[in-house]
Amino acid sequence: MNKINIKYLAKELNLAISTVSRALRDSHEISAATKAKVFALAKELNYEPNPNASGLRGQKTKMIAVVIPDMVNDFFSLVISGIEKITQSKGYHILLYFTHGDHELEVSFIKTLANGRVDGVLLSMSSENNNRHHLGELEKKGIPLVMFDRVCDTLQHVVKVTTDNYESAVIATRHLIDAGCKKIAYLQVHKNISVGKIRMKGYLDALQQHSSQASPLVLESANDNEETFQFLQQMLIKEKPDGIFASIEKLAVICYRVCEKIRLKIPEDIKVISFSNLQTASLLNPSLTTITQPAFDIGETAANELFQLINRKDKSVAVERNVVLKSRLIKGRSTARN
Amino acid sequence: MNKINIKYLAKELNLAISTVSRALRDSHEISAATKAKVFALAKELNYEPNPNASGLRGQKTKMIAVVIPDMVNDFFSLVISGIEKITQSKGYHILLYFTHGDHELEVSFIKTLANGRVDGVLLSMSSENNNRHHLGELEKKGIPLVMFDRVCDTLQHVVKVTTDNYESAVIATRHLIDAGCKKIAYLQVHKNISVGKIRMKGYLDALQQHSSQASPLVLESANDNEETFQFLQQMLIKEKPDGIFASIEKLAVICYRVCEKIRLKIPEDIKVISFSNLQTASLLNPSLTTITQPAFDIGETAANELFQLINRKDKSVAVERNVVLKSRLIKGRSTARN
DNA sequence: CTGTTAGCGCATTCAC
DNA sequence: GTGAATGCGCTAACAG
Repeated sequence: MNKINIKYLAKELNLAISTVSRALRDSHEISAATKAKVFALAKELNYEPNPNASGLRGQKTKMIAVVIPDMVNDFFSLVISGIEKITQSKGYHILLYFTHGDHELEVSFIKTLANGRVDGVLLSMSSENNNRHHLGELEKKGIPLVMFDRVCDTLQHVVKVTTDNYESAVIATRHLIDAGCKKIAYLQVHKNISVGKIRMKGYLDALQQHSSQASPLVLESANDNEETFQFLQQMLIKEKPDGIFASIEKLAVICYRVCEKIRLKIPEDIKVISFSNLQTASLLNPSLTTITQPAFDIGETAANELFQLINRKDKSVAVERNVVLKSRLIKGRSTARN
Repeated sequence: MNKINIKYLAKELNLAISTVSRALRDSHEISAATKAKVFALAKELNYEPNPNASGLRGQKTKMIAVVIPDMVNDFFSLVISGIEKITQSKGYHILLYFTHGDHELEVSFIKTLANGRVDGVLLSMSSENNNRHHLGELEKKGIPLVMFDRVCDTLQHVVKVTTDNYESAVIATRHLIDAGCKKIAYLQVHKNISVGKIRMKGYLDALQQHSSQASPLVLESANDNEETFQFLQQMLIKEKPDGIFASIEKLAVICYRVCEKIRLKIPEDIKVISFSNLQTASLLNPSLTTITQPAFDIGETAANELFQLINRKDKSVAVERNVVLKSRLIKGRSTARN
């Protein structure tokens, strides 16, 4: 098993190493004939340049890191698909890291990445309002960073790609109000997620400004699906809302099941709208209206922003930019039974 | 912005480069005092070894590649989560590639990987019964390979991790037969996926051996969900099966919706069992029985197998092993309304 | 216990 | 147009 490197190619062709190197990079100072010979042999032997060597030499790795909390929901799967599309087209490689919501792990990843392992970093934070000192490390080393979805509000001089969580929550709530709902409940995830809070603020503000509803009605999901099911059932029976706004799709699915059990027809008896990335909920019931985040777009956009940073000439000037992508409201059918 | 490398550390501490290097690797031939000094400064300056340099030197990259078709279904998300757990614990990094079912892309990825970019490769094939010449390239370069889920049956001397698709399909079908179903339909994905074929074979064999059902009843899904919905509805009305075996979860969800529309109660009127990775279907209806693939386990197992190959001493002997993981049958509740 | 040296594979500068 | 030499940062063999 002989190692195929430019040295080997050079020896085979009776050329100097540097000549082979230049030929492979299609340098204009190499004759066409020589280039042809080199290319031919390289192809025949399946030569691939050693990435460590060229990385070490050129301070370029052709790799970017993607750091996300995890992959349990389809949102990040879609984001990564978008990232992959761009990365692939640029001839780059993706290094993938999961923080599992652990800030320490995030810090440790970023530190490791800060020494020339990658040309750039795409980050969705493990948790918000944390120490963000570690991100400065990247900047110090001149490694571009783009944050997406779970961004750090207080951090300046960084490119951020997010969605209009507040606005779309307002739109969703207004959608129910405009449809005639007088009592709208908001199904909230129990965790302390800022995205959820922002959405709830949209719900609250829309309610206050556009509805006569006396007070908001918020239900936090329990740890367990079955428990959430029970809570929701109690709430629906006791409070009798005529509109439901679910902050995530899973809650809409549970809600759907409760409605079925207690014989509430959607959308005749109660209207439901939900944030959603996958189409399970709407597949389940085409009458369900969804607010769909452009997850794939977020990935594409974030990756494109990162490559702009990687390729720009003057790295000394910090770039700050906020890209906000719009969610789409996909209306369900007007009757439950198609 | 001064570059922090061992050379810089050495100069600062008035030590030789090699001493610093050894100290950082905690070599036993360095005095405790020196080690302490080196560690202190390294930590202070946030020193991280340059991976290209150590990779080039030691022919180790601390990276593995994961090559999968895509991420659109949750199966591969779960697999990756399992891989990540192991990879993380070994201090390794994951390079992620999507083939999008394109065999040419798979070949191109593997070729690129074959030149020292990674220490090992985890592969789920883009499509089956294809040219597998490119995999020989990895072997030639001594880069270990572990295949999972979509493996190449005809390829010898390779470690493969799969699930018991045939057996679990038999079990699923028998489950319906034992529950008293006399006419069981199989919902098949329209694509030419071998996993789907294997499952159908399990259905057919179980039917033939254990049921008095005159002939099998197979429905292929259409391109479009709504179309599939219509087809399925027609089939249920016309054929009146009392059991449904769905090869993927999405089909079970659609089936569920059809049943609801034409007022068939699950499981009283019709029993449904489905392959599933996520819990959407069973969340939807706790009476649904599912065959759950151990997706996370597949990831863990495949990664563990790969690291065994990476770390073993004698790389000259080819290893062949087939690890088959068992799917779990999760019984739904006996009544639809809880 | 510590220092000197060579070389991993490649790209680039300088010679010719 | 081509060849020879240098160094990217690190590790390991060899000295002392």
